[in-house]
Amino acid sequence: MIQIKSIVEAALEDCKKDGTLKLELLPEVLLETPKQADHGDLSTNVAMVLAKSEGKPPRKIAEAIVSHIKVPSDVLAAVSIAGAGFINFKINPGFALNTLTEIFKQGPDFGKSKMGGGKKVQVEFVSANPTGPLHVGHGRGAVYGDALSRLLSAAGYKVTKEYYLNDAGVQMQTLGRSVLLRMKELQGEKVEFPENCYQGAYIKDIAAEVLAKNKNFGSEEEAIKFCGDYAGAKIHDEIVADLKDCGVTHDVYYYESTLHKKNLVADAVEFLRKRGYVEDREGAIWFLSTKFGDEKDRVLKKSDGFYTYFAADIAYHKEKFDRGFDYVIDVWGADHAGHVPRMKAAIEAMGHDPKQFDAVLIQLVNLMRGGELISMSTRSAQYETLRTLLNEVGKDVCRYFFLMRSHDAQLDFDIELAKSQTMENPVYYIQYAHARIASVFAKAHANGVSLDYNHVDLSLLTLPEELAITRFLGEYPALVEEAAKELTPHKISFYLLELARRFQSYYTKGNKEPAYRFLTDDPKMTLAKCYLLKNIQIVLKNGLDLLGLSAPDRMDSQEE
RNA sequence: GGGCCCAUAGCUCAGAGGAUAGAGCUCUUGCCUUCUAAGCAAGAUGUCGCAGGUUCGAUUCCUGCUGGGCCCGCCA
Repeated sequence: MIQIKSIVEAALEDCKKDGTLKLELLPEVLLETPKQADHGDLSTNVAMVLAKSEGKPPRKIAEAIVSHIKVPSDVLAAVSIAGAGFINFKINPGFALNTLTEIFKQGPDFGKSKMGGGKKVQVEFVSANPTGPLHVGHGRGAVYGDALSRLLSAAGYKVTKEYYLNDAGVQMQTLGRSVLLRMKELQGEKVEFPENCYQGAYIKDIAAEVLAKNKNFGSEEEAIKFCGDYAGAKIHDEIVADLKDCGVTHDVYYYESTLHKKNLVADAVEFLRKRGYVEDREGAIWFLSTKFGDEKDRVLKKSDGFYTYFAADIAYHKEKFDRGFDYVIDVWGADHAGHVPRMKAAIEAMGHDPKQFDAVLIQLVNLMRGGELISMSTRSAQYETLRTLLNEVGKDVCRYFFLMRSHDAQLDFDIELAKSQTMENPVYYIQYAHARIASVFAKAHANGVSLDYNHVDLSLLTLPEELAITRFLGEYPALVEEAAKELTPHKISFYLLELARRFQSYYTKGNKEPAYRFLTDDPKMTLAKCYLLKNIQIVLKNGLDLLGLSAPDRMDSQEE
């Protein structure tokens, strides 16, 4: 791929030198794999891009370029001009097959790149308040953030996964009060349970636990504080456990209370004031976010003397950059969309390049069962917890479903489909491909075939599917870079599905056509076929790893 | 009312400034003495929401409209 690109670039240089083309500035040569296989292995549209600046028809330009390319060569088998001015390349099979050597050599590192140049990236995700269990929406954000982190690491960034823990302020008090009230209820007291208190059944369980401790509180305030702290810690532990069962972990838990203790919130406000973006008005302190395109200014410190959540968040983001991150990504639920402009404004006001910050919005999840929407009302809270979902469908399925859609499209998560073992549930299909390959190796081993990949004759791989799959494998590293750049891990899901599909089709042909069987009477042929399989397996495994999915060597039937 | 996201096959969704717009499900028909049938092959379906604009070329980019979702507090 890179070789082809430089061949075209060299041809362009030559055109310029001998005056065939003006080429005031050299265009970027973009290569793509044509959808139509008979168009060639690779194609470029440079000639069409140049049509305007050169003032010549695209086909004429294409002819000029092609006349400066040497064919056939080690790399190229043929070059042709087609359509409006596409230049199509046929790659020498022998050259294309070198991809396999490359994949095999790199193994688990195949697909990794240095694109990120070791830049420090922080991905902040989940950051759910410790006031109740995670729901499926959190789950989607969690799995997305985790997969994105893996993706960025693979692309050469140094990634820190962080969870911002909102352990200060009103809500912890509300949590404490909720628990205390339930305790009183359990002691037979008749209490009015306010609507703004946490309604979930888990509050009652915690209340019972606290009661069992037989604590004596000096004051109601002290009781609320204790209950809030106790419940917060307990709920947070459960959140961490839920995440872990989802394969999601964080490197850093950052506590909001730390910001207050270190006076960082006040510092951040003063920092902004010094830069001229803060004003005192109506007894409150305001951030002039409208200077950066926000629709209105935002309060940092309320007239009651307390800082807003936003002020703390600014302090937190200041802290992120102070800690030396080059690039900060926040993964938020779509309901926080309105917060993006003000956060961007704050980042800019603090003197950072807005390009160093991205807020990714995760659209909501509709939980379904057999085509029926499960109501998201608070009453049915237990149906929408991540925990129940995990218990019902398992980690891999759960992760894959969250990662098989673009994050900015709403997701229908049908539990019945997720439990099925058909193509409606592609995670099994992909894992099956990996397992099938393992199974072939096991069979080879049982037959006493030794697979020494040091001396493989690649020229034995001549079937069209073998060349096509090899080419497809070769696209994987560019895909990883693209997905990392675009923050779109779902592209990996689609790639894996396509790879699995190509493999399954190739595999099944062996049922009918001996030429397609892997384990043959000819040891050299067997070795070459298995080498290809090994490489397919490596890429499947690497991709599954990126998504945090297991790559099993066998599929254990889940039939009852 | 304003902002953000979405609109592509009957359903769930990919795709992308370029060649004949894809996949799965569904429906029909075949394929297990062979390396796992959680599989494969073949066949069907499209006004890429509507209207303009930019472009050699738009389903893709821009504007407006329509429909659906989310948001719009000195809450967190």
